[in-house]
Amino acid sequence: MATQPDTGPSAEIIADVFQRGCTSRQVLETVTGRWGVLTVAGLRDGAIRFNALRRRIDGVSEKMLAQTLQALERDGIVIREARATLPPHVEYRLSELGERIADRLIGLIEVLEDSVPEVTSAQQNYDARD
Amino acid sequence: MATQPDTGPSAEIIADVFQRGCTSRQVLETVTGRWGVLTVAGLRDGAIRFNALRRRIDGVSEKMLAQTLQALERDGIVIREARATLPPHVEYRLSELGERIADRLIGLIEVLEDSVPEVTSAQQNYDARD
DNA sequence: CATTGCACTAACAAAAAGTTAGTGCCAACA
DNA sequence: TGTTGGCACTAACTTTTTGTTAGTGCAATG
Repeated sequence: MATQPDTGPSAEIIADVFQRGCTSRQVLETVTGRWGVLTVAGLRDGAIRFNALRRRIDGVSEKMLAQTLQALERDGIVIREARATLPPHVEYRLSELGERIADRLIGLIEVLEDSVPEVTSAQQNYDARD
Repeated sequence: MATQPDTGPSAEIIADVFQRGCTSRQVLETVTGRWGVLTVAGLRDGAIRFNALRRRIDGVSEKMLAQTLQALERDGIVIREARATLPPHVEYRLSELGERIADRLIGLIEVLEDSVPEVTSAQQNYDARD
């Protein structure tokens, strides 16, 4: 996925997720981190509040959700909007980049959900062999 | 991502990555685990031997690569072919399911690689604000 | 002889995730 | 009145996962 520089006046920046130091590697690690995919996918239907998102994603803790949203916000994938109220009122939504990423993640999720019978069968074969 | 059962004679199995116990959640965790995405993407161009794949993915250890390939093989995403030789000769390639998954991952990777300037800018803004 | 390549695994250390408790305000309920 | 729940986080500590290092036995090379 490395892009080659143009020989023209505006050279493209080379980005390559396979390279450890590349920013695209870091963003990949944020998006595919422990709760990244489900968090981005959970924002797919529009702005949502913190605890609603948490209830949407079975198994995530407040701590891990907060941490994940922070990292996604820092990378420009998620936008956080807070009101000066008590109790707090915070909404999260996807940026334009976040929407592009979410499209790809939904595609992946659909493939995985459709593949459950194949996977279950494969796991049984693998476990029976070892 | 939950699919509703048909009312017809062949009901669909409900799969939902947002549910902790669902097999699709487990596969998602395998594919998007620490080295899962890069491993599947590294297999995209066809069968490859262990150390060639390791050299392809900057930063992965033999241990983590072996562990990742094992998990992917168990889920039916990767096929491992070993010859009875010394030194060992082992090749890995994607299954049909693995190919479908790789297509989606390549799409994600392309979005992320193209987004490096936006991300860099967003990170600087975020860090300057805090 | 030592080194390299092959594809892993065992033992231990470091890093990340998970669990629990806490913050202060308001509203609802017993 | 006191208690509970809701809100959106964070601190302190525990558990799990990842990373580092050493090891396996054979053949080829310098």
